[in-house]
Amino acid sequence: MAEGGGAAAPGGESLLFLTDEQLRKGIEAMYFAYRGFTADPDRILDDLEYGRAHHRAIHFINRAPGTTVNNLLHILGVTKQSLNRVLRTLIEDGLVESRIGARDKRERHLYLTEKGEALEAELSTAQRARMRDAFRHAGPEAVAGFRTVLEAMMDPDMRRHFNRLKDSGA
Amino acid sequence: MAEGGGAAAPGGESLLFLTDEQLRKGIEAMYFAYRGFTADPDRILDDLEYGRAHHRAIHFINRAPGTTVNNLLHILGVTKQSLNRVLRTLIEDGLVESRIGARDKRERHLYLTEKGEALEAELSTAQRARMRDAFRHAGPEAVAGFRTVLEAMMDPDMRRHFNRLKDSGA
DNA sequence: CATTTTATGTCAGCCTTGTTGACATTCCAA
DNA sequence: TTGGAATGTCAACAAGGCTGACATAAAATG
Repeated sequence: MAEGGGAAAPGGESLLFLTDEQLRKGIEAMYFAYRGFTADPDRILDDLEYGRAHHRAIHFINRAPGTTVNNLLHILGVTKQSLNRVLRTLIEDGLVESRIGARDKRERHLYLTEKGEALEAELSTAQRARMRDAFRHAGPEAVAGFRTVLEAMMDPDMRRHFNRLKDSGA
Repeated sequence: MAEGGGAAAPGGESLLFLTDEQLRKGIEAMYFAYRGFTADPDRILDDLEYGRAHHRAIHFINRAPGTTVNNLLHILGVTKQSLNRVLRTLIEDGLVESRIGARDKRERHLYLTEKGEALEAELSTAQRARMRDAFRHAGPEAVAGFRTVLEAMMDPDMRRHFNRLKDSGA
């Protein structure tokens, strides 16, 4: 609609695939793929008494051990009350340890316990298995494109967080 | 962990990018990108009294006008009670019309009204704008890879629905 | 024709996970 | 010492999932 139907505009390799129809398919692909993306961990979490919110907390604590509550708040984009409810149960159940900051004693630094790491590994293994199959199926070039498009789709703040995690990990 | 660290195994172009670290980055990319993906429609929906569930219903009714409740149920993967709550408000508000089936009078066929189409267009325009920017930024080859990986990530049932919509649209 | 199955709607109640608002505590910093 | 930042907690609420039970109409099947 906004683009018109034009394709072979001179000098524009970039117009060919941007019809509304192509974009709609991209939108639907995101929707259906995300469902698959979360399906395996969700099944595991259902058996325990945890939800997706617990998974997210566990994931990012594992990726950035010692992160503060405030930092996690920004990464997850939820309210402290919402996160606190999740963290409380994880701490009570002995999956997460909350250590008072050494320099700034107001801060709480979060770590996974062995039990927490065990659950993280279980969830992560399931989710990585699907990602690995998809990556294998699609091939290296497709994977590079996948990553490029996803990164371009993020809000700038989230891209910042994403790249921080990227650097620390590699 | 499951893969080992090996890279240049002979004959395997497919092992190079499948380290756990690469897979974790793929997982995080999906998470952060999906947040961006839903952010713009969510902002619009907040102002009205609708949520993401309404958006999904509107989207797929628009894509497959005349679809039955049952079909929508399968596509969205929710219970009829959950969908019904959403559909009821959309029908009451005059965004969706429910017509009794001609051949099978038990079925309800769903259509967007003009008002419904207007909201669909507003939501879709916002979401497509982000998708378009991301696609432009990434380039055609990246977009192809994006689509390939996402399709490989879907559950088979969802891939079926995805491809049906694809065919009918093109 | 009688019965069963299917498609849909609806009521009630529960859970997770998000929200806002209010308030307490701790402690760094000016 | 006072202000503000980081954190925690209580309460109330809403969206949107879920299950179970039940009603109705119509199709399908015996």
